[in-house]
Amino acid sequence: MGSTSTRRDWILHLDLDQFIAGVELLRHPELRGRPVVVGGSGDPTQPRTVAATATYEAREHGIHSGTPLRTALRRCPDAVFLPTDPPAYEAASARVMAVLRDFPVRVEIWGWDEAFLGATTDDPETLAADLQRAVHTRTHLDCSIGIGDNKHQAKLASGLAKPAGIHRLTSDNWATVMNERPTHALWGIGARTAAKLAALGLHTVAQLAAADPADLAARFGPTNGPWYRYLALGKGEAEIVTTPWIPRGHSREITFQHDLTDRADIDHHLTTLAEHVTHDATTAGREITKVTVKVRTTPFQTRTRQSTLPAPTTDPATITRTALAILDRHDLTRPVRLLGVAVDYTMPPTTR
DNA sequence: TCTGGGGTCCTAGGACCC
DNA sequence: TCTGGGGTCCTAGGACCC
Repeated sequence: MGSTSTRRDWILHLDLDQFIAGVELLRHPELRGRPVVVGGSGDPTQPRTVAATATYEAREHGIHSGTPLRTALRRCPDAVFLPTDPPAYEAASARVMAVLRDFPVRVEIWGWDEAFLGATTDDPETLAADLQRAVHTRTHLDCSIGIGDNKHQAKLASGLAKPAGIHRLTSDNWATVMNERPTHALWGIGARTAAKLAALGLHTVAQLAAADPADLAARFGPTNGPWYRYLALGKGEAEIVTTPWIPRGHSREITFQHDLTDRADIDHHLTTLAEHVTHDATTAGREITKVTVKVRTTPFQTRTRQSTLPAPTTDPATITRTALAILDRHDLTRPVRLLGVAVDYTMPPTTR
């Protein structure tokens, strides 16, 4: 078997199907088959709260991740609403990743429900099927697996494989599968960029692949422009990095159910956020180099102001004082809907 | 559809220095 | 004296992703 196949390197992308909903249905098996919406504290009457995810049954009612819970309730009064439980998702994710590490593959974790795998084999489909079976047996969660020559191809392939399937997208079938799809189908081209490309007459992947890199650079910048064409050609990063990701920064933000107008109130909430972020940084053993304060006012206008610190610090009083000083540079004449504090971390030398 | 929270990277313009 | 360039840092915002 496999006498005509070549043993070579592959990139696999594993994507857990409906991860959050899947974890919740394991805890609440009686809800299987019902429309379930997960988000916020699980109270669908709360304003300014959106769905983190929705089961397929809920999606049939037009409920998706990002749908306001109050809208979801209106569209499907029979839906079950559950609060989000990040520690539970963290734990389930760790169990899945442990399964992957038992295979002879290099594992690069991409968030709770995704991982890229580097494998050397003559039969990636069999490997993928073995992975799916092991994940299901040990965690009762389903996943889709994409097979490619690089991360971009593998990522798109796992999307094509859903639900619970396996799909191979390599340079051999790239043009056949992708050429007539819209540029938005590429990983890294969103609605805004797709619209700008369309304005240049570039609607499909094939059209983008044939575009002049210099024209793209002039329109989108020296890095992004040529990169878009690169994506359209099916190229991408193929290196699996197994060392843990080192975060560049950290942030906390809060949308208030009722707008803040009292300055003392605003100061108080900003102080709490700053203390929270500093505590997170200290827990992670990181130093802070820059502070950004984000303010969203009515009508949904978002502004940021930032300050680079004279020296890296972990001192809560310094961060709080800096955040309050930055807040002074914001226009606070309109009611405040959201406050956020973000910090940049010192990066250790020679990191990627 | 009255619009969350947490990330990453890129760009453009200005300041400042040589 | 009308006027160089390059390099780096900083800031604000845009875009994308899950």
